[in-house]
Amino acid sequence: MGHRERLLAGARVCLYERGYTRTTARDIVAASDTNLASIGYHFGSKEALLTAALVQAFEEWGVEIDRVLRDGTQPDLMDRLESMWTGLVESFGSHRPLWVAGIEAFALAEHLPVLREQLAESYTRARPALAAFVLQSGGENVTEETRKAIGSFLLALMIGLTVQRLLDPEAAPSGKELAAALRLIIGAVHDTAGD
Amino acid sequence: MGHRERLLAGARVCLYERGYTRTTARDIVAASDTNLASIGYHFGSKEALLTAALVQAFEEWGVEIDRVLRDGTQPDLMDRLESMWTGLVESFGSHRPLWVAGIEAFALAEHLPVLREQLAESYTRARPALAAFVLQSGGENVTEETRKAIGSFLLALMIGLTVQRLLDPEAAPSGKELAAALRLIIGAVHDTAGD
DNA sequence: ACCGGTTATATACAAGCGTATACATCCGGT
DNA sequence: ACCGGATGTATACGCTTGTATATAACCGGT
Repeated sequence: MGHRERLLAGARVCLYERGYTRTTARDIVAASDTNLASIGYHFGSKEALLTAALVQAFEEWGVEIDRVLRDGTQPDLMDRLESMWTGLVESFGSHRPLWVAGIEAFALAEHLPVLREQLAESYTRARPALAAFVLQSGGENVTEETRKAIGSFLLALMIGLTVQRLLDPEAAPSGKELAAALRLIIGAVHDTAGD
Repeated sequence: MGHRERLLAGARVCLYERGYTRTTARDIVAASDTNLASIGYHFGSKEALLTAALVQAFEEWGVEIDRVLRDGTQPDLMDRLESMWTGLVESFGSHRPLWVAGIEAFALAEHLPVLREQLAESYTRARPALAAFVLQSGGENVTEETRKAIGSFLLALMIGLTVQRLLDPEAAPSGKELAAALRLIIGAVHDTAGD
């Protein structure tokens, strides 16, 4: 394995353990068993290396989501949603650093255009996938727009669930609670709607 | 105005303009028209000052949310939700740096326990408030638990909406789209439920 | 008027940072 | 065997960082 790959791997480790902004060039060198100069040689700068590593991490993040989504095969939509959210929560437990890095990426995107585009593009791809998860059966006749809207809705829930979980695991909702909340809101909508 | 207040104000400006991690002690001094040594004198360290400023900013953030929530007075829940989300989106436009700082706080919380507790506590207070927003009429007989679940659900949507808006304003959903998505999901739940 | 604390300021310092430079090593093609 | 580009490495440079120090200014109480 060349130093280029070692650096990327080391940077990923640092990303998970220390976070983007706290990682120094020397940290990466230590984690990858290489040397300072190789960063400049292979990536031009520390920043470029770290960004490349973050993009890699983010792809892994997408894989993790796909995995969670694939588990939901129940015919009942509510069951499917609940199992999806439960799966996410489980993933937070087993892949915490990955999700933390994902959240840090949100903040970094404000100052790193490359990363921002990566995230935006990633979410643009995620929305239809999430919509398909809902419309699994017989949702062929919905417009592209509504498909996007549903995807955005689920994406928002997912992001919000992630943030709450990582900030305060005690208080954050479980998948079951989220499903219960949705059920209750559905009921409340019907009660106040003029029918 | 003493230097203590000037420093806090300057730090807030830097927080909005440069973000937490990018702000240096000298940036704050420049923004507050003070001097390097006063940071140490009044706050002990740059970190302490910046955290204090972030907590201040976060309180402002809470005020902004309250403002948005107070606008929703429609009797129909769906209308209320839509106007709440629309209000949020409008706030992103007029108070962008504030929301960006809020997101950066998510990432920072991982390494700053003080901030993390502040955020956690803040959300613990936000959840019942959000639930009350939904249960506005006749929700007196729901348990504390479901109240929390509903609050978590709405909080998640809010956070997710924020992140999407700030990452990719083009693709992010509007309040109307979010409401439409919820309506569609409600319909889909009914279709697949065994009734 | 003067004293004593609080507060302000200029400056110095050591440590850590990212990166460039100059040199060594590897390794496939001939 | 040897050349040449690609890759690896040690080191040093200049800069920025946060903070400590030492001195000055302020200001209410007496």
